[in-house]
Amino acid sequence: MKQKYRMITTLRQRGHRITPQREMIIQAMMHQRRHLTAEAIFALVRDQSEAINLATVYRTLDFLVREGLINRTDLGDGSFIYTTADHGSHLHLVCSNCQQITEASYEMLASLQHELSCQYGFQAHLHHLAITGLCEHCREEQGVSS
Amino acid sequence: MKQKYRMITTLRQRGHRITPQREMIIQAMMHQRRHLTAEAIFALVRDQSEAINLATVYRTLDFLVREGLINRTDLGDGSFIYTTADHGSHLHLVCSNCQQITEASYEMLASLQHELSCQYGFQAHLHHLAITGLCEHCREEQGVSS
DNA sequence: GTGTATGCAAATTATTTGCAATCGA
DNA sequence: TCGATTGCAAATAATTTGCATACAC
Repeated sequence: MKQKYRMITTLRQRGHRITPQREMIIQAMMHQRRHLTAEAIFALVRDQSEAINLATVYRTLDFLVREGLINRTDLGDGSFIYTTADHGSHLHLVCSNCQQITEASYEMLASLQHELSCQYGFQAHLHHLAITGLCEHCREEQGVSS
Repeated sequence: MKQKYRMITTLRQRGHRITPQREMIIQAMMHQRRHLTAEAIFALVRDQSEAINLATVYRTLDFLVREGLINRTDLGDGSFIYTTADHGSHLHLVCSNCQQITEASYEMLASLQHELSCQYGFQAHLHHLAITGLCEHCREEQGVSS
């Protein structure tokens, strides 16, 4: 319940204000340490206090992304998830059938990143890329083919 | 101007109706052979005829995707582009600075796809993946660091 | 003729914004 | 104190839907 999160100290050091709303949002994110949608974060915080507004959640998430403390990842269908930046880089595998998200090692992208840089001069931002497909479970269940 | 597109024949064979609207949308897509947004397709068609409605464009694009004749790719910011399926699979490199889209060879993804399948049992759908980053031009212009 | 496809306008969903009130440093 | 931050409600943006009409086959 105290300010045991470095993220809060960091923000304070940078001269930003720590409001109860920001504190609750950060707390919810750090506690879950997962891929959360804005709506999910709102629900989590709402759960512990009425003093929160969805607009504030969006503004705060946007703010934290700008501060580089959290990441925003496009899930591939136009929706987004947020993850704590210190959570490390991950490759999100989104199942188009059951919507479940698996986290794969970021290392898988190393060679791709290198190739894109060499062949196209393109500096890919892959910190939190999401790839759509069929997870192991649904793959077995759905089709035998492929 | 009155070209015969295989796509139209295919649809007819499958028992679907060919309306002037569908014809115009298909024509616009085949003629451009590019990554187009729904809005862009609407503008192109609107340009040659008033007899088109944005809702129809969305419905038709959705229909063509379901029929497997075109692809829809998430650009990474919640917006989408459509490409003709016979255009082949491509890796879209979206510059977060200048918004320009470069198409990279699909082969770059082969090993990634293989690895994901082996290590996670995940069958990735990468036909039209989009990756965000900095293009060669903006990379040079923007920062020396990288 | 029959049922699919379209137009139009209203609904939806997710997110953003204006502005007055509030509150942290 | 005083400007950064919030709440609220209204504004957006992109896409979808209901329903009556139009038209492809």
